[in-house]
Amino acid sequence: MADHSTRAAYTVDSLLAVTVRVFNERGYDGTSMEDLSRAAGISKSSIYHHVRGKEELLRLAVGRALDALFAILDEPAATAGRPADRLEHVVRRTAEVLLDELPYVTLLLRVRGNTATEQWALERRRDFDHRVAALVQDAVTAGQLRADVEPRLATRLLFGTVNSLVEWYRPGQRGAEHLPDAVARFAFDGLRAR
Amino acid sequence: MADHSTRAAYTVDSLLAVTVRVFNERGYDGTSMEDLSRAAGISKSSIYHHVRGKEELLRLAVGRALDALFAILDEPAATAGRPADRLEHVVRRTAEVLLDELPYVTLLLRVRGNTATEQWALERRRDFDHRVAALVQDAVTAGQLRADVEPRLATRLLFGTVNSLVEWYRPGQRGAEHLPDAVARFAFDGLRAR
DNA sequence: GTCTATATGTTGATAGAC
DNA sequence: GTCTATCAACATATAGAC
Repeated sequence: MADHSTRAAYTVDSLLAVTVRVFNERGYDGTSMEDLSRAAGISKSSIYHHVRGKEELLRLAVGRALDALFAILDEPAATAGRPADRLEHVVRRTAEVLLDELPYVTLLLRVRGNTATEQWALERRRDFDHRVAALVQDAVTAGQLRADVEPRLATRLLFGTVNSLVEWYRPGQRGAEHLPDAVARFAFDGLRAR
Repeated sequence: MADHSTRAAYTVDSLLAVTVRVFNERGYDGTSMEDLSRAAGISKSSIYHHVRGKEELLRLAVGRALDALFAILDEPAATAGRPADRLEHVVRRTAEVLLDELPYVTLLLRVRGNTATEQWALERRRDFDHRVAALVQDAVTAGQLRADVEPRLATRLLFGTVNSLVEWYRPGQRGAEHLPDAVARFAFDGLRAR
């Protein structure tokens, strides 16, 4: 073996996993390179061997989340069928991806726009939202969603509901496999008893 | 007149209004006292004349949001009547308060927990959530909400939906007066056409 | 109530050895 | 691939004049 210690050397990916955890705990701006070095167990300058700086770590993390979300829109069930069914598929899958890639999506949803990287992330998020809004519009036009629903508002409330999972879900929590279904039922059928 | 310039002197409240706007634009950690001084048009040390420091500005801002939210729970319509009606009232009023006190509530919802002040804010938020969760439980027990709804999950999705308004609503936006109603319909009746 | 000047600590990033 | 040592810039906060 060629390694000089007991712990395997970091790769960009394994360093990213540690980084994203700390970013989510303390916030991106509230996290110093010193915080990251302590959490990773290596020195600050060692981090700079893997990445150009703090902002690159953010870019890699939110890029991973965005790629996973956009992939949903290309799935067969999102591109063919009744508009309402396609929309419901996207909502369920968005919730699933959010849970699968929880720390990365959490970080994405907290990005504010201070730096160029953050603005790029916000732009891609808006693009994703617009593509879902078009799906909502189609479903309303087809008479499959309530007629009094304003498509843009409905899209925003949908994402508000789905995205709020990052506020409280913690990995391994009981009943995770039923969450995407519960979210879809909430959004499409509501809480009220009939 | 006793003032020495054209602009009225700052009070804690008027300084807070400027501060909260900047905190929401750049994030609390991303905002420096220099940023605040530039936005307020006075020097850094003048800010310290009004408050002890940056963290006190945060405490005053989120305290205002929390007081407004807790006041809802004491309103007559929240303390008497059918559980489902009381819950629906709280949801509508939470949306209203959120829109009325938008910058303060926005800041509250973004608090992470790095400092003692932030932990205090998170604790009061949890307390508010628990009191609403009890209302949801009552409504489920009374058979007024779907039986397959887990009360804690329902509460979280409710707040996720309402709180998401801060992500996109901007003051003066068209149709604001219908928003609390639209949110309540979404949450209780869902999007699907019947 | 506001200012200029400054103290004191922390930050992101680099140099260069091993 | 990791380290120690260091830097310039920027942070929060204070002192003291007007």
